Amino acid sequence: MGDLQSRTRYDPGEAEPRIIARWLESGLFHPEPVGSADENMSIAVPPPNVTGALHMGHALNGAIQDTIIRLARMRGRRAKWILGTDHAGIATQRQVEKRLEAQGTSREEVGRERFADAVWAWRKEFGGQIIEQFKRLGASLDYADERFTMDAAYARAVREVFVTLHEQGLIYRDHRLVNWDPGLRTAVSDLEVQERETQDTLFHIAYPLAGGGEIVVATVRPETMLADTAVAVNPHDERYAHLVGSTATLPLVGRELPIIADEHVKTDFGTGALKITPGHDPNDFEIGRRHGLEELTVIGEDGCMTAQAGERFAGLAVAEAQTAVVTALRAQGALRAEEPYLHVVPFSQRSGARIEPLISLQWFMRMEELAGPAADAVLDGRVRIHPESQARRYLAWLEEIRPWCVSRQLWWGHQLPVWYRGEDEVHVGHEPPEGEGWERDPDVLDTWFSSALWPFATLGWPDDDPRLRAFYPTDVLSTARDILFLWVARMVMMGLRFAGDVPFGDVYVHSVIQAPDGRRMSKSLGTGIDPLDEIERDGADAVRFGLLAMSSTQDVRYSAEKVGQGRALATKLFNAVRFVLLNVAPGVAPAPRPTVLEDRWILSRLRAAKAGFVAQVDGFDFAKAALGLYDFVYGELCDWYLEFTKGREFDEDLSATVLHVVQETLKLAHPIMPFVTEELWELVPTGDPTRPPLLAAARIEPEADALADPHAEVQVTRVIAVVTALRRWRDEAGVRRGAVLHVRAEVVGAEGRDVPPGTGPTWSPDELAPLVERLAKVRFEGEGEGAGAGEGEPVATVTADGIAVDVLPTEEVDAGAAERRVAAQREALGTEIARAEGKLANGGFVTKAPPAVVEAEHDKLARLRAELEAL
RNA sequence: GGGCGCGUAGCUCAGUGGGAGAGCGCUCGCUUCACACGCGAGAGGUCGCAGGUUCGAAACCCGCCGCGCCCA
Repeated sequence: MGDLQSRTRYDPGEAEPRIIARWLESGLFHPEPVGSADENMSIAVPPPNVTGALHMGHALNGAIQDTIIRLARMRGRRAKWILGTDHAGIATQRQVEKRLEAQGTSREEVGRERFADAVWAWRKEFGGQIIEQFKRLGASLDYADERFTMDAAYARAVREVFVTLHEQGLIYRDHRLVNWDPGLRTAVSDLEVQERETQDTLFHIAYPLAGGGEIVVATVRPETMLADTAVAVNPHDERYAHLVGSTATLPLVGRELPIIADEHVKTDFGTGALKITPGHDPNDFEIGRRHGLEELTVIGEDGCMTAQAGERFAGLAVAEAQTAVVTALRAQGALRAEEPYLHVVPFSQRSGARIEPLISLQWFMRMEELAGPAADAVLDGRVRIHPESQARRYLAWLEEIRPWCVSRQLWWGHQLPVWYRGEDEVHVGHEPPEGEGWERDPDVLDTWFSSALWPFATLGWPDDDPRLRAFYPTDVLSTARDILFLWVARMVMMGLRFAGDVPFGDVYVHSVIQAPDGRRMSKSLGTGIDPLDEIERDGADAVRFGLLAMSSTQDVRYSAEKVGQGRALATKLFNAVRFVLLNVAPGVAPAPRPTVLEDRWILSRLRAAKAGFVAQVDGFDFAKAALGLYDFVYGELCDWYLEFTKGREFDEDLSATVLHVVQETLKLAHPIMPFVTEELWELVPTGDPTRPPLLAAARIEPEADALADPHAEVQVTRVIAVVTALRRWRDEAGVRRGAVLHVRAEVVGAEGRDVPPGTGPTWSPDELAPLVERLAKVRFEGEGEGAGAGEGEPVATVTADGIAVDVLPTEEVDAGAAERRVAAQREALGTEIARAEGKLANGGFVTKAPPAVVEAEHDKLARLRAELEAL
């Protein structure tokens, strides 16, 4: 890093690539698969889409996981952070389709096989992008063992699970309602559906009753009435109770519809009567299955009306059919009302098309028997979800679980291991069946099917792989909130069923980073902030620190200031080390060798900072861990301790102590800010020939309990209060910066009260006075110590924390300003005294508050009164 | 409609029963022998509103207002 003398700034852009290279060469991130999962530590990264680029969510989650895994490694555990990418069925297929289109061809034209080749070629060319971006973040993933959900070994695991679940009757083929994307002509998962508010029209339609009269239903989709098979009312709705069991006639079609009672129907929506279309509405589908209704389909996979819609409407697009149906109803006089209606409508995230719920022959997974054990794992604490409130969402989802449509009409993905011959013969297996005339199912599995196997399929399952023994179950899963069910719950199910244990012990659901204005961060809104731009500008350490520091609650706004705080901290660490190295005696090894109060103080504070940091990371409180680190480095180490050392001779004891504090601070900061700390590490001299050359491989141990020193903490806190008060007084009294004031100090606050030894106000000239002298530019005069510049009556008194400091006459003081300052202090003390007196005069307080609190209030009042007296 | 979360300094956020805090911004002063991406000092808040519990409420409870997310 060049000559320390000449540089005052750490340059992340220059240092980071070098440091990444050293880490990767070291092999430190690629642990041997030995030992058991109990003793080892592992995290499976949520696999980013192979098409993806690093966004803020990745960056935050990367910082979180890396902090956890680096700390574990430094605590001596064999730690593996499992790396890989997801084949991302639809997203990847779309990318490659666009590329083909740009080349003037299409998926259909090149055919399935050549299309697959094109995808693999695309992946080879662009698929590594996000992995390289993780490196820039400093993420200590196991880059030597990268997995891809479409690799042959992974595909075998997928087939194994599919075949086994089919044998066990949990995977089956059925006609059910799915989210159909008419644009892409495939079923899509719930995750790929986005609900948007849409302005529609609510039509009220009269259905004639068999016994005369009519029943009016309300719908935004009149065109689906052609597939109605019932009218439903709420069983408690007295208006319609007498009609349940009779029939109504479907206008335009003439079909007789049973009138049924179902709890789902809301009495206050529309007229309280609901047309039931099991073939084209998810709720109606459920009602239909409950009541055994017929399921008719009038809309086809192309988004146009089918022959079953009747000659008048067949072939029309849905929107045209709606107009035609409304016109026909109006002509019949069956239309009772039309009103504007704002509601949420599902759209395909992939194509933008409005989702058409369709009944389709698909492969499904029965979820009920899988959901029970997955819920139990959370209920009995084998899987702990943080923050806890998220566990309720997880459990709620499992309770309402529905069959999972696992087939997709795509070309990119795990093709179903299913073959058909004729109408009736079905073969499910690893290999194609013997004999002639079999055809393989063209569909592929939902990408989440393979993602659900991630924590064990990446480790070599179903083979008896040493990696599986060494690293499964993993320790922590850190992930975004929106895939808690779609992914996390399914991993728990599959882990329990196939790998014999839960896939992870802790699930951490991290914050969502919003745009600075509070909107969602998204490319399409133009609100996205590219973490790589931020890394480019401020360095990876700064971005990591900033993201962690801002991630306190479930939704937080992106704060460039927090990143700036991280950058400042990196620079601060650099300069603190620079200061220490320019001062310490040569050839001294780091070791705690305190000789004076402030040494004992910083060692005590270091010990607390380390313990706090580790506890906060273990408790998934990364914001506190990051800000606590900042507070220690700035507020204790640099602002006070290093300043205290400036008047001292750097003998061997002091040098050893300072080096120890710096060395341990670098370790402490490393999990969050790995680059700058690694850069500085090799500069700190070591007396230990076995010390690892890389900080990333160093051991972090708790500081010895013997270093805890409450006495030193109380005394230095007092020094800080006195120094701050004197600096303020100097400033307001117009004292020149360089002038040395002559002062006298006395303890004023401890009379007549018993306080624990070492905690009450003391004023030891040997211990405290030198510190105040150095930092407040004053000189303490002993009582009666001969003539000098500071003789005579004090011109002012400054009080703080039970200490009164008399300022002796000097030409530097602006007497008027000094007097105003004292008056202000008197007033402030008066206010506080009045408040304390008020409290103690309150009988309720004295009798009901805990004695310790009352006692403390007495102490405070005594001290304040003494300080006021001294003024 | 149901669930969850949020409302504290100009901005972004800590603080969850006993003296209102941080970072950034702002004002003033400093080329102090680590750091001007710095140092020192300062100003700035009826803790969303209204009630209740309590000796004591920013914190706990109820209601209201505003904002966000999820589910239907």
